[in-house]
Amino acid sequence: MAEFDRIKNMNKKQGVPLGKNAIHPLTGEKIPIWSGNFVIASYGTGAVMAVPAHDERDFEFAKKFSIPIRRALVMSENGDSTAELTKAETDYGWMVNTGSEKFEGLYGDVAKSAVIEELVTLGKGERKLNWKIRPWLISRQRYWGTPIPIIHCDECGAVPVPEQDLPVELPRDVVFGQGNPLETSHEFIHVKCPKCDKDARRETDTMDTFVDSSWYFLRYTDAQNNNECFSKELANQWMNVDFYCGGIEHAQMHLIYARFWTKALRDLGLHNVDEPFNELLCQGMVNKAAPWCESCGITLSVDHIGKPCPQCSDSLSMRSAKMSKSLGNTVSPEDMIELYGADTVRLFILFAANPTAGMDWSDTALEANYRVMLQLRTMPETILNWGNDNSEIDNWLIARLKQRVAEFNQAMDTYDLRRAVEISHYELIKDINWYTRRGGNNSTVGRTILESWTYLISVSTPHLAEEWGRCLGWQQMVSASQMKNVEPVTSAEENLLDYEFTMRNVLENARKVKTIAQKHLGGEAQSLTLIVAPEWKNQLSRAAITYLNDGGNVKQFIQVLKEMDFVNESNKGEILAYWNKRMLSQVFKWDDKSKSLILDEINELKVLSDRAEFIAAELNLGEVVVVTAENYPGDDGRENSALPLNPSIVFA
RNA sequence: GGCGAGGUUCCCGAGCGGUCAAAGGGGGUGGACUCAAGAUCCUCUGCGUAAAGCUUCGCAGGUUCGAAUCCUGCCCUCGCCA
Repeated sequence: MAEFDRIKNMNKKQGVPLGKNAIHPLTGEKIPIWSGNFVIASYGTGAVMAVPAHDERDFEFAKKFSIPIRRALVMSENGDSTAELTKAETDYGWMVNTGSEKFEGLYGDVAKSAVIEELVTLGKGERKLNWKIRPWLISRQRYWGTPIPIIHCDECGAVPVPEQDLPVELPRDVVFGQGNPLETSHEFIHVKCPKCDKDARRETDTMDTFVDSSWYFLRYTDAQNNNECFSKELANQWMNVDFYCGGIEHAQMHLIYARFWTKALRDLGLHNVDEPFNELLCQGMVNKAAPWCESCGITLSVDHIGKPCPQCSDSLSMRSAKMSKSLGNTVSPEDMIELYGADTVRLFILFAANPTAGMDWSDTALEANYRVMLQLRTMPETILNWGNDNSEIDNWLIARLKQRVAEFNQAMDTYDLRRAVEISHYELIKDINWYTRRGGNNSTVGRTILESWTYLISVSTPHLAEEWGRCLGWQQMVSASQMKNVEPVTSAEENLLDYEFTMRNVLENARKVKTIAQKHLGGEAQSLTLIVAPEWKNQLSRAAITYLNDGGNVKQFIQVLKEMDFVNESNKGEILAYWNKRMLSQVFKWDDKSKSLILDEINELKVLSDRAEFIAAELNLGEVVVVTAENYPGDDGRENSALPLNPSIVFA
C-alpha cells in the first residue's frame, strides 16, 4: 500500500508487538517495541518513541492494544502525578514520574533542554534540529521546465551562465522516452566553460514548471519587452490581479509559490506589489463514474466494468471519481466537440454546476444541452417569421426581456455563470413559448428581442450567436460589436409583469384543483368561478404587512388590530378570529413581491377578468367568471377560502 | 496526518430563518401535433384533500411564534498537500 493511502487509513490503527524491548536511555527500563501502521517510515528514522499519555495517536493506539499509559506531564503546577488520563494531554506541562530529581517539575523548553543535556552528557544522544523545508521549485524535472542556467566544468566546477547569454532556452532536437530528453540533445549539452573555455556540460535538470507560473502574470503586464523581464512601472500600474480563477491545487501550491516569488521580486526591487492576487475562485473538479469495490475500498479503472473485483471477487459498483488517465474515466473534449460542437460542450460545462462546486460528467446531460442548442439554432428564423399582430402581450415580452437582461447582468457580476446561462439559454425560451401561447405573433417585437438576446447567448455559445447575427442580417460580427443599452423596466411594465404573474399563479392553482373537483362533480367541469377575496381581508393584510414592515411584533398585532378603522362591532369577532386562524401564518408566507402587490392594492378582479378568456381556453372550459366575495351569489360558503392573490376556485 | 469542500425529494443540482413539498435540469407519466417516428409544445411526477392535513432536506438534540436554512454533538463522503 502506498504511503499516501496508509496515512489515510491512520484512523484504523493496527499494530503487533515484536516481542523485543528497547532500553530507555535514561532510566534503563525495558520498553516493548511495536510495529504500527500509523508511523510513517519516511519521517525521520521511521522509528518513533511513543508517548501515549501526551500524543493523541499514541494514546488511541495504546488504548486499543491495552498498552499501559504512563503520565509524564501534569497540566498544572504540582498537579496530581497519579491522576488517570481520559484523553491525551498534549499541551506543555510539568514533568512527573521521571524517577529523577533532575527533571521532576520542569516545564516546557526548560524540560526539553534538561533531557537533551543529560543525554549528551551520558554520550547517548545529541542535540539536532531537523528542518522541514520545501525545495522551492529548484528540483529535478525532465525537460518540461525552465532550464537551470549552470554549466559544469571539470576545472571550474559549477559555473553560472553569463547574464548576456540568458535565457537558456530548451532545445527542440530532443528524443522523448529514453530517460532525460535533454541528454539526447548534443548541441544543448556540449558547451564551453564560460570561465576557462574548455569543454563542459550543461545542466540537464530543469526547474519545476511552477517557476514560470510563479511570475507570468508580471510578465503579462509587459509581454513585448525584450530588454528586461518586465518594466517596473508597468507592473506597478497593472498589478495586482483582480480576480484569479483556478483549480483547487492552486489554492495550496501555485498560490504559495506565486506569492513567494512576488514578494521575493519585490524585495529585489523589481516592483512594489505585495500580493499577486486580490481574489481567488477555486473551481471544482470534473468527475466521472469509475468502478468501485465496496469491501476493498478501492477505485478501479474502467477496464473492470462488468467484471468482479480482482482482489476479492465481489461485484463492483460505480462511483464518482476524479478523472484520471490511470482510471480511464476521462472524456476527450475533442471527441465531444467533434460530435456536438464546441458551443454545446461549453454550455454543458457552464450549466451543469457552479464553478466552485465541481460536477459529474454526464453524457445524457450533454445530449440534453445539445437539444437546447438545436432548439436555439432555429430560433431567429422562427421568430422573424412571426406575423404582424399587435397585442397587449407584446408589451409583456418587451418588459420580460428588459427584466431578463437585468437578471443576466446581475448574475454575471456575481460570477453566477450557471444562473446567467440559465437565463440566456433556458428562461428566455420559456418566455418566448409563453408569449406565443398567449397569442403573441409580432415579428417586429421578435426582432427587438433577438437584437439583445443574441448578445446574451454569445457569452457562452459564441458560434451560435454569430449564426444568429448572420440570420438578423448584421454586417458586423457579434463578438466585434457592442450590445445596445437596454432600458430598465418602467413601472407600467412592472405592473404588466406582475399581473401576468398573478394570473399564472391562479391558473396553476386552478389546474390543481380541477382534477379533484371533477371527482366531486362526477364529470368534466364546464365553468369556473374565481372569487376574489373581500375588501376587509385586503385591508387586514395591508395593515399586517405594514405593521410588520415597520418592525412591529406579531404577537402584539391583535391589540393594534382592534383599534383599526375597518374593524367595528359587527365584524370584529370574525376579523380577529380570522387573523389568528388563517392570516397570522399567511403574512409570513407571502414573498416580497406578493406583499408589494397587496400593498399597491392590485385590482385582482380586473386582472383576472381581462384574462378570463385565456384561462378558460387553458383549462378547456366554456366559461370563466370572476367575482368578488361580496358579490358571490352562491350559498356554499366557498368564498370564505379566498385570500388576497388567492381567489377561491369553484368549478361547476 | 494537516487543510478544504460537502451530505437536499428517482438522479444531478439550487436554496442558506417565514415566498419551501423545496427553483432548474435529467429521467419518467399523460396529452397536443404527426400516416408514423423524431423534434417541439402543454400537464403531472412525497402521501393526501374542492384548496385541510400529514411525512420529508445525513443522524440526534437545541434556539425561535416559525428551521432544509442558525447553534451543539455525532456519522459519512469527496478533494488538496507531504
